[in-house]
Amino acid sequence: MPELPEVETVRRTLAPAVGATIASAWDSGKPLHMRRKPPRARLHALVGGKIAGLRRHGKYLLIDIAHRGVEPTTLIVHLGMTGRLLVCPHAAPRAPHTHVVLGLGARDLRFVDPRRFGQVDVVATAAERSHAALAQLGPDALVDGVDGDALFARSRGKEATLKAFVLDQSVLAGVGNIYASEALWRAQLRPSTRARRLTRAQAGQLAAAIEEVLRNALDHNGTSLRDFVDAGGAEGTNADYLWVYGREGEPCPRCKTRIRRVVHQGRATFYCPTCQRA
DNA sequence: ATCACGACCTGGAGGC
DNA sequence: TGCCTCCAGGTCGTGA
Repeated sequence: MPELPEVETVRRTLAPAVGATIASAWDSGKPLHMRRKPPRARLHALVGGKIAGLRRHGKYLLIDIAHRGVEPTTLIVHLGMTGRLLVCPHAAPRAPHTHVVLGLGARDLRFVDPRRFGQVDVVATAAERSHAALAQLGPDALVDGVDGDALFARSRGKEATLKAFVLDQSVLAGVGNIYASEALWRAQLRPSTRARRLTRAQAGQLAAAIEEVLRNALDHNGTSLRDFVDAGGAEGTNADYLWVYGREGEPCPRCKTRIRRVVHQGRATFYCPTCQRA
């Protein structure tokens, strides 16, 4: 579910929680991503701390915790496919698949994730760059922008398809399966084309397309196909504005050819066979 | 080293 | 109604 625009939407809607003091910590004990359980001891060590800021890198949300007399700490959250980060009343019943709850007085910050592909970890802020999840991430597509020349350089010699290239978080952090199809359609590039075939000019078009697609999605508070909601539980409206994703058989918005669906590396890819020629 | 694939999970949708 | 299969916004370890 959550790609960069969705995670950024969560970050923005979480803003009212900044300044709140963590009064309690709870976790389900159930394993999440890579069968790793939430770090119970480190979550409990957050109690007494204050939410000092909210950052994001790619699809990772970084919640900074300030704690008097303790080095600054960061709660790292990845929503996986079905994860939600919700602010709700402390008294609200706990939804099924709730895995982490930080009590903030009258409210709770809750991590809910049915498929348990999400991640929750706690690290010293000073050491976050060496955290396994963050160490390999490329520049953030929104904060750092997308540099066509950098994309061109990274694509040299690559046999991987453009679809895989755009999804590679070490090249660029934030693009997922929906926006990969959308950006390649926008740039009129075929998903199955080898990355090494990209020209410098095409790399520039791809960079611009990625930025446009992500910004548009963010303007609509993200794409809610099934699970995605913001921190207040509201869905995004970007699903109404998708050009090709999920639109197999529908006319291409540019040339009216029927949109095709193929599977690359086990993931659905949507494209127009007529106007995505390169 | 690079690349494609399967595994990790649950739930919803659709066919029978 | 129930059961079955297929599908899903991500990431990682494996083996070719």
